[in-house]
Amino acid sequence: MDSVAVENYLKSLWQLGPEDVSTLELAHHLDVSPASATKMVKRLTEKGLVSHTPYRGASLTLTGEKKALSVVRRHRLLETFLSQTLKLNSDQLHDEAERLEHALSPELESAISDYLGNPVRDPHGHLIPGPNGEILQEYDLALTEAPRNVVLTVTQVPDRNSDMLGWLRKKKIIPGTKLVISSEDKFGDSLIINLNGKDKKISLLVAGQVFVSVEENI
Amino acid sequence: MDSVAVENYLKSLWQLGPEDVSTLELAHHLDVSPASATKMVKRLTEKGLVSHTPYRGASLTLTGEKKALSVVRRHRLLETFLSQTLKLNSDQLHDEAERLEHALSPELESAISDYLGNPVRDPHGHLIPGPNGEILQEYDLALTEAPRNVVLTVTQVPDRNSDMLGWLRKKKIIPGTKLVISSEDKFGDSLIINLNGKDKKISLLVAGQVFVSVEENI
DNA sequence: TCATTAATTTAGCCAAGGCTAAACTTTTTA
DNA sequence: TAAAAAGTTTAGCCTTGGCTAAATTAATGA
Repeated sequence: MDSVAVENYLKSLWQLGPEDVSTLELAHHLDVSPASATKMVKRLTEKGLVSHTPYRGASLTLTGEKKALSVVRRHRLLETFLSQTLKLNSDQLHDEAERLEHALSPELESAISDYLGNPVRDPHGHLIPGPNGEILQEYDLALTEAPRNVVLTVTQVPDRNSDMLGWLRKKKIIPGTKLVISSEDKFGDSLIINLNGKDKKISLLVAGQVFVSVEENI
Repeated sequence: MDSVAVENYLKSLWQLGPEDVSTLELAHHLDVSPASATKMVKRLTEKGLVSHTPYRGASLTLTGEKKALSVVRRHRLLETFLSQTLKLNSDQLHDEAERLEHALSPELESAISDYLGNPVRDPHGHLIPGPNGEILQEYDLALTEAPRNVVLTVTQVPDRNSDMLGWLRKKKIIPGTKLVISSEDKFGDSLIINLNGKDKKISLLVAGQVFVSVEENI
């Protein structure tokens, strides 16, 4: 079994990847010193989980990615499970899953998945990797990249920035919401979207964090 | 926050106490070497959680007991929660709770407790300590100590010996079962109990692990 | 009671995963 | 294209929580 620290490094590399992740970025993400990150990256490289080019950055090997996806799976299953049983708010949900994900046995993981009907998306709309690390092809696009004047379905909202989440929730932009991008703001720093017949403005900063799909069913 | 190791030492001392626990017993219970146990006991003593007389044994201070009860509360709430949502068997239940108990935040603990209606007993009939370490006075008696020819309600069965648990379950001796002790076996090594009109024999070894109450409601 | 045995503690080692300070690359900028 | 700045790595230290081997204390039995 991998330690909590190892699992967190792998998860961070996955979240920040798939390109090479710099030591500084990794260290910031995990809230450790760059020296600690270097040391751990070296250890993970020796274990065959990470490939590291000194002074260039690190990325996951196939083995490392599989382990990272297992952590992500556990995290997203837990978020789904906790949101369906207890009624926690999004902020809490993420923090609790962050702690519990490292203490979830394969048996409990699969019991939870069965209980939930083996879901493919968590409450934020994020895809849940399969038990062997299979991840469905992600056809979602950032709102900034999506086609105009087409009905889009919101599939993902950010799960870490709770200010933004609250703002989005107030505007009723949650996974499942149908909307259309009608135009760009003249200054180019925001989009005008139409939602239930009402026009709303959304900054490019936020729009880059909201993912949508053109498919019918999510 | 206390580490997983510290929480486990406190929990073990509580389970093996309240009298002084020998280093050897503690070490066996935690599956570590006696030397490791000595070292940790010294650390806990410095932290004011344990009081230790060298060569005599160790026991929890009031502060230590409070922390131990917090671990026990989390464990029992988790067992209750997991058994009510997912349908796990008793063996699994215990193991999973053992892992997760250390990763449960106060917020999630209280959310789970609320969800369950702030229960007082877990599925084994064990009392769940309150959020501040209050534990209801234990009026339960071991079956070996209980009065004869009186209707008793089973309140607790062992949670760690799954062989015994299986045997008890087959005999329908589970929390909530009503029974009467009708007599002792002539050789004094077992009890004859009457359950639903049927006489059954139960060894003193097992009877000492089954707790009953004379109250009506558990 | 005194020697043997059993339990406990001490001493010293190790790995993981942090840290800071110093050294070394790479990138940027004058 | 050098010098300064920024990023990375190395060196060396610390704490936690294990371990074994050796020393010490307590308990037992002849």
